[in-house]
Amino acid sequence: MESTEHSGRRQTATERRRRELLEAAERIVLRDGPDASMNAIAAEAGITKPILYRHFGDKGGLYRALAVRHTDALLANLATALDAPVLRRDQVEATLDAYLSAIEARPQVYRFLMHPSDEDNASESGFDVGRHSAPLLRRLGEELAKVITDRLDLGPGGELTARVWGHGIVGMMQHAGDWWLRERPCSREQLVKQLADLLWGQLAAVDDRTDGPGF
Amino acid sequence: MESTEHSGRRQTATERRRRELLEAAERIVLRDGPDASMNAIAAEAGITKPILYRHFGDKGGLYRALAVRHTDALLANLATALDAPVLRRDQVEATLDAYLSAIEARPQVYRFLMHPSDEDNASESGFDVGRHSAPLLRRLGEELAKVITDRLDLGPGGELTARVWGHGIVGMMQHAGDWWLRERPCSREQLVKQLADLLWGQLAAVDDRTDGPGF
DNA sequence: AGTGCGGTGTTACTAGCGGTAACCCGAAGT
DNA sequence: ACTTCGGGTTACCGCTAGTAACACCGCACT
Repeated sequence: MESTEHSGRRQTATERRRRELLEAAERIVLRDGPDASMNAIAAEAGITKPILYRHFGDKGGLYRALAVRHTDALLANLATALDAPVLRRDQVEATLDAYLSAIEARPQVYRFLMHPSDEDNASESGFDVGRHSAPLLRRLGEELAKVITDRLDLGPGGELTARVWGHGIVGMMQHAGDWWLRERPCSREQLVKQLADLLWGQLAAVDDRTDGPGF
Repeated sequence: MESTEHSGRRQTATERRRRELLEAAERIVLRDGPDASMNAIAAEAGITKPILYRHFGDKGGLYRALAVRHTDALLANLATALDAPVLRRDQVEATLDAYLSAIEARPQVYRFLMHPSDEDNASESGFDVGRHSAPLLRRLGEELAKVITDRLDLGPGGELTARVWGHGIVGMMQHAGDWWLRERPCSREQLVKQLADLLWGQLAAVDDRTDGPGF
């Protein structure tokens, strides 16, 4: 039927439009940071609000669409880092570095995803929050849990352990990265090394000051 | 002078009022979750918006006031957990447990502090974000870093290491706790044990599946 | 031909938010 | 008496997310 073929063409057309809109949204997010408004995005795309809402439902929908985009890209990066050799120091460091490189490369997008309504204006901090971070980070955590389950032999109850560790490690990475991005207290390599050390049990290894020697 | 004494009395009076307002705010936050509005808080306190603004400047000020309250309380709890014996398993577990108990006891307040504008409504998620979490978690991270610096002998560059670890551990705790609070996949004790294991280097210890034996 | 229909787009609006200016009133100070 | 001052109010601004209602255009069908 021509109607189906036509609808197929229409489909691709609207999808292309959708992607154009997303690119416009991304541009304005890059510019305005996390407080990008629907009006501004629509203006950037050369249209007006209601079509945005037709395409994405509500602001959450638009956010989610943007988020899955970046989350997918980030997950792909991390996957290549994770799929390299075995789960040894080098691999952990590579994974950490992949994440940190990503957030370092596009801090604005990162802030939008994590802290949707932040502003870096000095003393004035408005303050509403973004909850988008949760889905992204949860996906990361689950993904990491899968890798851990696949790679390590954790014995009985290992799935739970893997999930706890996955989410824990992701949280560690995210929060340390957030802090580092704000204060820039050291180079990325140093940060990666310190975090890997932490994961590698140095906290247990260095031991107490009065109890025993450092190393 | 009576004027100074009077001003002193006034001072305490306004501070008492302030605390009353904060308690009202807390009540409504407990009820309405993270999307508590200034109107609602003012109504709960039996007054109207502008006085709230006279006391706290802007919504951020009110939030900060609430946040320092809970942060102080939480930090006090954690401090007692941290100041017990030495930095050994038991202490780490006690600290983790203290944090998790706190967020378990008052999830609403916790959500307000961390994800200011969340809603657990199923498919519909409105979504603005809150950035308040940052100060709270940053304080926690720095505090933990201090403790680590005090307790452990990290050699040269130890301060940086301690800060990285402090923020990393806080992030791990926070995010794993967030996930756990949502999914409740296990008991608190189990979670604490798994996280302590992770910090204790089990990730390095269990080793790869093809490479070597578990332990 | 013409007639409907799905798509894109607009203007104009609502409801509610954070935040503020202007005013009001009762109690202290001189 | 008269002023000043702090707690309190009404009424507003500007903004946001989100929504009708309407206009237009191209295509298909009869």
